[in-house]
Amino acid sequence: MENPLNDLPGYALRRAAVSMMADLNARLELTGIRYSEVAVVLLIGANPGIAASVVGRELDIQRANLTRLLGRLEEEGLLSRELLDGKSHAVALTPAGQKLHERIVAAVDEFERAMIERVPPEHREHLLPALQSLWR
Amino acid sequence: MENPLNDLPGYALRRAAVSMMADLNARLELTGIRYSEVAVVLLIGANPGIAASVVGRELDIQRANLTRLLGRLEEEGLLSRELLDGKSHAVALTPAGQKLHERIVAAVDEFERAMIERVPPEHREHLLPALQSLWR
DNA sequence: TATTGTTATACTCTATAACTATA
DNA sequence: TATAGTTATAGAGTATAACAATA
Repeated sequence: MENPLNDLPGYALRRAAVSMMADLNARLELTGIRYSEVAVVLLIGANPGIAASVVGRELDIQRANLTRLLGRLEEEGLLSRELLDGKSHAVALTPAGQKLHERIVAAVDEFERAMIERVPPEHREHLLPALQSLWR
Repeated sequence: MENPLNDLPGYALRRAAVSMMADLNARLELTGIRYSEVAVVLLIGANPGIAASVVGRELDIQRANLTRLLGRLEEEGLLSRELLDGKSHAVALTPAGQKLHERIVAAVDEFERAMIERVPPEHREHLLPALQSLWR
């Protein structure tokens, strides 16, 4: 069978992302959060009191979507929001959120290690800079 | 600001995929098809008469989703389905589908070239094998 | 008994529009 | 006037379950 997709980096990129995000979701299943929320939790965990608007800009998450995402985390008691100046909100992890943060960091570490171990050694150091050049 | 996502290949993979698929969709806008359909059109274009079930297996598309996708292409007059043996269907591009196929090939070629050109030269040859190792 | 195809459905992720309120 | 946040909505992509029919 002819497969014209075989040597297309763009197709490989999509397949790799779908596969790896499914892997990450499986690893996160016990934490109750999804891969789309991981970046937010990690960024807030590392920057307590960061403005929600800054989180959105840093991670390129639309305001409307970030509002819902933060609302879910707050409902679950993982996150607190405080008014900064009547308009902006400072966000931080609650104690429960910090405990979850630890488990997420561990799961992400394992995920990242497993992912990079799938890559043949001679290509490993090239993966991160190559990927970052595609969106940064 | 601390950004713990900065050196995570998994995060970079997701951001790169989202960004590149948006780029591809923009390039495909005039063709009326979406990036998720490109692989199907390319595979069928290269293998006229291929069984639908083989397309699904080759591209890892669920039967239920492939049925709808092929139905859309057929409705638009781009694709024909013929019974192979009372159970399987042979799929092929119609003349209109073949004309679209040409335009898609051109758009994908441009997309792939633009994508690889974003990658610093010293990393380029590593990208495809690295990505393929993540899902193949 | 395994495979193919179909229908219906649900969930995640992302995007857009419209609105309020504050800097 | 630009920014921050909210609500509602829509669409794309993917996944699952149940079913009928055929190999």
